Amino acid sequence: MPEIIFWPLDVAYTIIDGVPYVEMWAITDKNERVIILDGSFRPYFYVVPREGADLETLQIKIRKLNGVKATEIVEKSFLGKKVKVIKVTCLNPNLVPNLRDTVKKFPDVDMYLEADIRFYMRYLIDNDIYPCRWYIVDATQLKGPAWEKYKVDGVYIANERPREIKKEAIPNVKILAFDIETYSKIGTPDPKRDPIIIIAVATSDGDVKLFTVNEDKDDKKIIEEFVKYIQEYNPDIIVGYNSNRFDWIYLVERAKINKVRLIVDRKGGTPHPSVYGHQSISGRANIDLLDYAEGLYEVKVKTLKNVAEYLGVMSKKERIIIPQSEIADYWDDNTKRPLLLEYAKDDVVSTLKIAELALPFIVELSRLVGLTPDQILAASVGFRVEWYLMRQAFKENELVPNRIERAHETYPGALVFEPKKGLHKNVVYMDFASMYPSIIIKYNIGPDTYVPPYEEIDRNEVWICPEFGHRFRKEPPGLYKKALSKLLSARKEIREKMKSLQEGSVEYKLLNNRQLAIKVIANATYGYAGWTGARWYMKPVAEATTAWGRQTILTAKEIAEKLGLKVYYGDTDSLFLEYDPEKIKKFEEMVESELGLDIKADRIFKAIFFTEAKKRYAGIDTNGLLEITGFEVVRGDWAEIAREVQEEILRYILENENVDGAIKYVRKVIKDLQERKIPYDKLVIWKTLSKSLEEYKARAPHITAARILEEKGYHVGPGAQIGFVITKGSGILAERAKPYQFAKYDEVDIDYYINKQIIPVALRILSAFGVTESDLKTERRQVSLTDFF
DNA sequence: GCCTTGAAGTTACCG
DNA sequence: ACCGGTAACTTCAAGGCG
Repeated sequence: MPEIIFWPLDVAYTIIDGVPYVEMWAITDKNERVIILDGSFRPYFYVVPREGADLETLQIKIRKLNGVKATEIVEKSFLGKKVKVIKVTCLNPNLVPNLRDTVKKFPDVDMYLEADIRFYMRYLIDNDIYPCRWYIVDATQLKGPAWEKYKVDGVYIANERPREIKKEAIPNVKILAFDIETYSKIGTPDPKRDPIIIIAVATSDGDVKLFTVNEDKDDKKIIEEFVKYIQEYNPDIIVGYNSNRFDWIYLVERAKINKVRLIVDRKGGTPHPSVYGHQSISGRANIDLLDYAEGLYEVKVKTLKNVAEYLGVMSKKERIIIPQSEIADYWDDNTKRPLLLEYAKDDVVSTLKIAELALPFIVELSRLVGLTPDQILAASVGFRVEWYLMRQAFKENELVPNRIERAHETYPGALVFEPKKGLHKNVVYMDFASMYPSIIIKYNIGPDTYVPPYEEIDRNEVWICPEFGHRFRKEPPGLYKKALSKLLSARKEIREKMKSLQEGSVEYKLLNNRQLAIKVIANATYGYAGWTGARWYMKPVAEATTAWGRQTILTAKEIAEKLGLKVYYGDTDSLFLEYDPEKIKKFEEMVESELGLDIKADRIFKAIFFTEAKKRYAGIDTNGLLEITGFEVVRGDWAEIAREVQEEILRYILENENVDGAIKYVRKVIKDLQERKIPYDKLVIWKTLSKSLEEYKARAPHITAARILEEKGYHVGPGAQIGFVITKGSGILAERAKPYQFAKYDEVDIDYYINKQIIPVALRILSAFGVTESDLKTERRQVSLTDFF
């Protein structure tokens, strides 16, 4: 019988003759696309009996229910306690919700568990199968017309459960990027009104194609062409930018209007909404790269152009930029239409390039967490951590708690020390390696190791946290400890191995993405533990973690002081110390011996600047690299010109201590502003809406701008980034804000930009050197500051 | 009626 | 739909002063 070596890409299930079959869409080592069906698995859930209930009787009673295939009394552990529960196996997945509700009403039943885990995920977890890893299975090919409708090279039925094999390389995936342009004269395009005029596609095999409508703007034809193209190219991965919230929704709607069947999957179906708010396309991975961009916090305004520019796949200079509102005009104008086509092509090509760049990371995250590549980016960080934990729990025979709704609870967090303001020389930045994960591991913190106050226990058997006195069993290791130990040691091992590899080699990059994926999950675990929506949430767990964190950084600070090291600043797990190599070495040793945690020198600053404000500093390191943290420079909600000015000032100060130069520079910018020599784009202020417009109580500039957009027919909801400028006039700012698309440079209130953008960011830095507002605004200097230092 | 002050509302950052 | 700590802005109402 043939053995198939495969790499699962998408997983679902299907019912054949009343039997549920898990459907693994995969790529084989022979570069074939296959479906592996496994009908040997059934859904199940657990029933926790009430205290004193007779398990045998209860089991028999449950077994008699319609739809129950089998019951079994099993020993599991639940939040650290051994429990006997009844495993209820059902005939098929859609019977589970009713059965669990029925059983819940039995007087002897306390609760059910794990009844909300999707059938195909259940299969993956129980068989330790991860998407994007390699497996081998003995399977038989299914022949006949029924299987030929699938867009694959073969459909197989597994004769056994797949086994993982050691194989690393990502198979040769076929990627298709697409992007649509619509003909909309006003506001947000409306699929009921506005046809699609261009569908652009680009593939990883190098094909770029534009499907365009004729003069009648009848998009039926191009949608059909697009569908045909997808079917013929048969991609494994389809990518778009904002495609889950826009392109797919639009296409589905236009297809419906035009009575076109949008068959783009491998099964004869259309895109359909799925668990994490994304669109699912059976047999393929549909990935929205906007979800990837959400993780690129350096990119403030998440347009495709900005992301492409940031990732270096296509610079803004080499591409045509057309405002969304002008697309229809470009289409109508015969001389401009070629530019629009060029624009559409640039968009789809950059989308493809971003996908190629992001894919190795997406694959690593998917194979670590166990969600499919289309789900992994769409799922929020909390759910990614949770799926990782659920996999670990299964391996440890731990039951997964139900998701319950809890009101938000607060608890104290990290310590931030008062910075020593001014410019300092020779400062070392030190931080604890993975502080919260290390603390959780060290003190075995977790909901399953927690000992409640009423429980008596020998104090030698528990770790007791500072401030609150929460107690955690030293043994056995809890779920968090086990999961985090595994993550940290795996990451350490990978980073060790990377040292022996050529930077830039295929293997190096693969391992780098792997360690990054691990880092993301490990770093989010503490946050997960304090999230009231988490299955494994428990307030004392979060409280204890930060309490030990505070103790840790405070102790480290005291050790530094005892050694006579100046402490300039510190936040959560870091300290900025005077750089005295010998004392620093001693400091590292003492911290290690007193706390059992690693603190190490990360970077040495030739000069570093603090104001009185916490969480804000700027320094220049021994490599001449500028580091700017917290200041307006790194904030997306200041005009670009203000950010640029502040960065330049910091350069003057940190590189040459040139206060006079900085002052002259600011005056020059103010003059340029007054002469309107500064590009309009640099005056735009961006803010993100956090809720729908009706929910706002306050008046504020960005809200006004958003309301104007809404009036003009744009849909602006939570998450929308609003770009606005402040115009001249007499009222409050909120009355003078206008969306940047609808304001003229002439109307812009230059005084606002000088007084409320440039001056404040400049003084934030320069006032530490005695510079005043009038120094920046007038040509006269009251006192020379050259000798300030 | 004008000016100051502080609270409330809001956003985006740090680690 | 991951945490708390923090800076900073705009608006607005209350309080002080005359």
